[in-house]
Amino acid sequence: MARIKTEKNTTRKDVIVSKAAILFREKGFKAASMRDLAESVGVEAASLYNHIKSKTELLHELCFSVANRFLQKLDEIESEQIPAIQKIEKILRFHIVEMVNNYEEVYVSDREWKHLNDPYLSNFQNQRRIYRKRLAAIIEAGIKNKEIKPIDAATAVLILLHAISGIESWHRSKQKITAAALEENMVTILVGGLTV
Amino acid sequence: MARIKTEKNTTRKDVIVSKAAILFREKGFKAASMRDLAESVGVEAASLYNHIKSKTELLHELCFSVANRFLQKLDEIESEQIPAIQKIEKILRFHIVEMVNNYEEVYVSDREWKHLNDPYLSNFQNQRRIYRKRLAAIIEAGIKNKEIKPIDAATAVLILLHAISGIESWHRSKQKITAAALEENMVTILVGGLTV
DNA sequence: ATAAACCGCTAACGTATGTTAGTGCAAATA
DNA sequence: TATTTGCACTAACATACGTTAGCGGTTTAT
Repeated sequence: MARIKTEKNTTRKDVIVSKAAILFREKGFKAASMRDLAESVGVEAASLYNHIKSKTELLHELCFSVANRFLQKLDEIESEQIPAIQKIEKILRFHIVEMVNNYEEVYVSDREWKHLNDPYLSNFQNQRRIYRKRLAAIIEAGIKNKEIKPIDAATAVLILLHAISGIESWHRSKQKITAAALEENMVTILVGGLTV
Repeated sequence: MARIKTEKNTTRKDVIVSKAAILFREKGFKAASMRDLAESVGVEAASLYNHIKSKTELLHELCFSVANRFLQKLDEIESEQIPAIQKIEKILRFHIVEMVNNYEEVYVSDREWKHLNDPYLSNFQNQRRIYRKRLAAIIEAGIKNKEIKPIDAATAVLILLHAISGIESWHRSKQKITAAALEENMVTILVGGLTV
């Protein structure tokens, strides 16, 4: 009857959530079973329910913790007094670093949120829509200032965000360039593509 | 006992496959049940098996038909005698048009291939890897010719392909710009980002 | 030391799933 | 017209799933 091992400042629930992130990323939310998760935690499936309410709760936890991190960072960057294109670059770099360092969670939040249930689902979709609108607003400001090419801002946002999610492929690839090189390459192409 | 309605030159299986594409896109492969599919086709679940071998067969069908279209187009473009950057632009435009016009299939092929079984799975992964290598080779040729910025080719490929998959968001968005405008915006940003 | 909270276990539940068997009508073929 | 094939149906199956109930040991707090 071995307990779930925790490290300092992490609850048993935290352990479960982060194992869930790995599993949900590998197999997808629906295809990952609670029995799979239990095995990867080293416990019987039923035991998980001493720590969590449901499978979907794990998904909430993941999706909203990621979303909150991004929203907070956006607040911070928005309020800085720098050119729009520099704001975009900062946001881009933040996304890249998050995707590199917290791969599993960010990936799951990005790809598996469809399986949330209402009211979490609508909530999450709302946050996402607003986040994109705020990015688009920064880009539009940059266009007005002639820092950024006169393009459709929403399209630019879509390209930025999805390009970042491509870091998934980088994670999987055998001969990886370094994370720093990846970041510079992405900034070169994307910021370069936007700049007048 | 109403039969599945077919149009000229389409089998009943074709009807099922394309309804499956819609469903797999909406819910994901695992979450979409054969009973869901049956309902959307207008028939009982068991009846589907008069036309298909299994649920996974539907996924094969979708993934490989899309993959084949892309490979064929790449063959065609590779053999043209034009600058590398123009090849990349042509490929990019083809991807965009495919994503706009055959949204459901392309999306499913892109996001749900993980649920293929071997040997189809390894096969598909191989094709994908090779496809990317060929794109990277074009980009590297362009870098040698000083048409394209000296960046990591694999990273550029990853950005291109994932940016395109962002068209998903365009499909869902309420106030869409036209498909043509979308295409021009994407080419502006991405080709612009690559070009010296 | 004693009580309380924690937590992992076994067993089992109800439900949803992919799929098969077998029946009989309707369409295509001869 | 007679026969074969195509195809949708009902019924059912085995399995996998998320989750609950309840037991008993272990850790923590008093």
